[in-house]
Amino acid sequence: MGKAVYHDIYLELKKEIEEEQYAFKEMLPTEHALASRFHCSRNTVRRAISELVKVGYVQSVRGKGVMVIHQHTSIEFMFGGVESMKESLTRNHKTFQTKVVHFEELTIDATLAEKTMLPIGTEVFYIKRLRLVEEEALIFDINYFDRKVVRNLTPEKAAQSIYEYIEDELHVKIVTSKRYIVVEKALQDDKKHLDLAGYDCLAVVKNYAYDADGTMFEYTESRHRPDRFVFFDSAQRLK
Amino acid sequence: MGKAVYHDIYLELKKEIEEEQYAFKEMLPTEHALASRFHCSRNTVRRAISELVKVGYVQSVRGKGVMVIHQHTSIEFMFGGVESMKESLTRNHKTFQTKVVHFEELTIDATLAEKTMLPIGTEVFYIKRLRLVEEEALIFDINYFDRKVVRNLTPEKAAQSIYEYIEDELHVKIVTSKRYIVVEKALQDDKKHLDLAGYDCLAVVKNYAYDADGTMFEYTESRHRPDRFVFFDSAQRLK
DNA sequence: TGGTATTTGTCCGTATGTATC
DNA sequence: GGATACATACGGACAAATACC
Repeated sequence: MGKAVYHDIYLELKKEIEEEQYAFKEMLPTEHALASRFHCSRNTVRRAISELVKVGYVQSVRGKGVMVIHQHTSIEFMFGGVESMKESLTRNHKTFQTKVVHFEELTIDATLAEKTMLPIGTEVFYIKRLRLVEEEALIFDINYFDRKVVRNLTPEKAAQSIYEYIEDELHVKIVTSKRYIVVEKALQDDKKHLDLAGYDCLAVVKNYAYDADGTMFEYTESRHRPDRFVFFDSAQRLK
Repeated sequence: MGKAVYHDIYLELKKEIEEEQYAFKEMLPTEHALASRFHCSRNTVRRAISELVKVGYVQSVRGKGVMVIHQHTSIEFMFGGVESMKESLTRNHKTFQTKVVHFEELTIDATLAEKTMLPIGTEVFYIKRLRLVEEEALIFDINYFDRKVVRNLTPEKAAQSIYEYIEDELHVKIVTSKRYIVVEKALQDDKKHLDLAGYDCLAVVKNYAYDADGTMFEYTESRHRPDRFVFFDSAQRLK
């Protein structure tokens, strides 16, 4: 069991939906029934359900109930969603590898400041990494980490999950990250590392990460092979 | 005043942040203070704040407070975000126009069923529309509307907001929509209607809309000029 | 058509936990 | 340790939409 009751209930219901104990278009038990099943209050159940709504597993309608709208047939992995790439890949039993192709310390100048939104003069780790899925290079990652926040980073650590290093070893909490998805023309560097399959452009995810103090300490550009890029998102109409 | 108190408070705080009554990295008043200011419970304030978190305006840290992380300098418009295209454009005082270039009734066959996820045999309106911003064609929209749900649609209505027609006139509630963003090679049709500015591909947003009964009644493909496409998204790390 | 039960949505007040300062 | 501030959880009350008889 984790710390939060509502999160455990969320995970349990999510698992049951994925295992098709509840079919597509089937109603979940009423909130009251779930509350008594999990021995908790209705509010706690409601919170779990609202998490399920956010990830597009169910939708709730007042007076009717909560309906399952998850289709197991659909997508296997969705980069950029709530879960990290590693999580979504292990969930789908894909082998996964990271190759560090560049590792350097540099200082943000005017040009880089505009690109990364990091202040001029910031000392950063400048890292380029290739993300391989099933031996195939799918993503070309370019990171800029503030060295004041992410200290003692090494190429070896960069080959592992940098986020785990940041959170577990440095105890820096990544709170918010803002993402922009755009399409860009392929550069020499992209063509060198990725097989672009006849395309002349890439899907680029620009990620700005903030810590608990509100300081932006990371800018990452994930440059995706266009034919393999999928971003999934579920939205509810707010009334 | 709307119906929900928490939503009004959300809108008010959002407005105050946009007007820079709270600066970047500044703390909001405590939840307790906001509760007494708005004459409501702390729960209601918390709900408003959680809406602000979702749109990337603030981040809250236990023991510290709620910090504003919205930068007014940033993006002007973000298609595909929480707000509709019309909303984001009027917010930025852009002129906006829709041109219906194709309007037809047809029946979903095997090929279309795979593409649209609508069942074979479904009778739909098949519509192609051009979205012009400041006289410039930016998006090429291709819609498939289930005629059992969206009845009596006309080219004239299609030139207006179809969603307003669906919700206000037909009283069909769009509850959930699932979106996928991908990159695709440009087709003849795309080149005919959009100025692709030297690119050979587009950003494509595939939208599947569900009504209150859980029936998918719409599939829309929004084909964006790649050089003008931006999708924004804010995520919080769940602990 | 109408009335009643069901079910989700909103809001409140309180208590307790946990992280920060 | 103590004060402050957000996080979680409970239980209750009423509103609003839906379903059913």
